[in-house]
Amino acid sequence: MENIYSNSCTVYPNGENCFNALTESEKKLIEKNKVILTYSKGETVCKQGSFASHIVYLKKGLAKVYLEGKPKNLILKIIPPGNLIGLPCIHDENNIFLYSAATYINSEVELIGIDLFKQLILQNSSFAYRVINILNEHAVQTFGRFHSFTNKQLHGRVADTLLCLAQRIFKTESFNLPLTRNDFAELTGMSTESVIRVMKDFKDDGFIKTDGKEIELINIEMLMKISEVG
Amino acid sequence: MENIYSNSCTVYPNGENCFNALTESEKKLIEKNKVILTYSKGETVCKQGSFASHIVYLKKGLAKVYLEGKPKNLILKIIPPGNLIGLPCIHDENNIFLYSAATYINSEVELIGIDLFKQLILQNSSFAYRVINILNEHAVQTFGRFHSFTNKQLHGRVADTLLCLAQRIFKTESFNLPLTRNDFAELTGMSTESVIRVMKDFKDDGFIKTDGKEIELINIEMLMKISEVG
DNA sequence: TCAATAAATTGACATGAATCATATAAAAAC
DNA sequence: GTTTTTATATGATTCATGTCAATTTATTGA
Repeated sequence: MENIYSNSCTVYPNGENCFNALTESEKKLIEKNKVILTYSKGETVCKQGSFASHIVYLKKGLAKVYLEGKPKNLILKIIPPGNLIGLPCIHDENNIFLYSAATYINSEVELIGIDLFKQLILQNSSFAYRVINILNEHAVQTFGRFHSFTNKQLHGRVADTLLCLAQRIFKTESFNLPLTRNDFAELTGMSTESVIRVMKDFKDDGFIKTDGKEIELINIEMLMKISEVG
Repeated sequence: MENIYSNSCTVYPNGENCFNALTESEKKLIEKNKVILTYSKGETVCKQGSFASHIVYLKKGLAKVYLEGKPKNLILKIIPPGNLIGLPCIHDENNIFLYSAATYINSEVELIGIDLFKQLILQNSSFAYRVINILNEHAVQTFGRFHSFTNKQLHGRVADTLLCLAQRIFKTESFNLPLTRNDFAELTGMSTESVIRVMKDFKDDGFIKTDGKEIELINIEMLMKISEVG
């Protein structure tokens, strides 16, 4: 009986992929027209407000999707491989990137022209249906994150994020986090100092072990409880 | 040059409606199968976590869509007439309402069976495309609200909400708000006392006039500036 | 019409979390 | 290998906003 709104830092990895709904010829069309790019760590993949000529498929790597903000950015989600970036900018006329995206590590992406993408939606309703499914999964994730940010306090948010990283991104309780404490603070929506303090608390209480960027979750039960309570 | 992320309490009223993309016979199919209901003020229209057998079209009235939370709920948006409630619960298998909705005033809704709605998506890709458009408009709104809640402080959020009410809901600078200060506090995500204090500040500064539930925006420019700055 | 309840208001206080200042440790550059 | 820069860590302070308590005003119901 897990809360649909826990683990709010990324979408649930259901393995489903909208491209499976395409016909062979449609798949080939994408293959022919896609552009493959590589990005180094830290590069901007798409820029909020700019013209969105394409949808981005993250093939390898790890990225953050965020709203640009004056004092600080707001990370909407992190993107593990196998996910699309930029779906929400599909809109009748002005296709503008609604958010920015940047890589945490060296990454490989495929660009799919937005006009082609739209065309496929209009000619293949099964594909459209799958796109709707994906958009709704992202909506759940966004709602969960929104809830987490507004109702939970520091310890809850850090616990939530650690669990999400372990369960949804790295799929193991012990992982090497390619983020600075500063990045991690941005991800949890708090100050760097607070992240460090909370991590120290968790360490002192024996809930986690850390060694630089190596993080190991020891007491998952407890972290889940902290994440729930807030 | 307006920020796409201002006025975050409801979606932009673009007049477009996904049902326009339906054929006559499909429209008739909906007409035949829809259920019309009336709700009094304060009633729950849909309940987070319950089985979603239908999509809700708000014909008349005003409603809030919110996540249920332990200490307090989180309002995701308010819904003026002409909008759909429950779109994000369209999902392959488990169609569960992802949020609750309740009316602010007496309202009239039409229920459209979710299986019919799914069927229409699968058989009419133009309809599906329009649904995608709507979902993305809601995504923009959610992002904006998320941003507003996490980056702006009290005065900014109240200004934002007042502007949104005037511009997007009531479409006039002087309106009667059918919400208690408590409701308004919930809508802005702050305590009742804080709402009252901020409103008093705005009143003292001559930015608004209030008389009970009557609210008039006097200095829109200034409110916009406050909303932007946070 | 008056009591009873609910809503609005105001001030005093508590607290979570950011900010600032400073120190240490690690990584990068030369 | 030493300097310079960047990241991590910790304590003191400040600030925004919620909570609590008390009062006034409005609304509802008998």
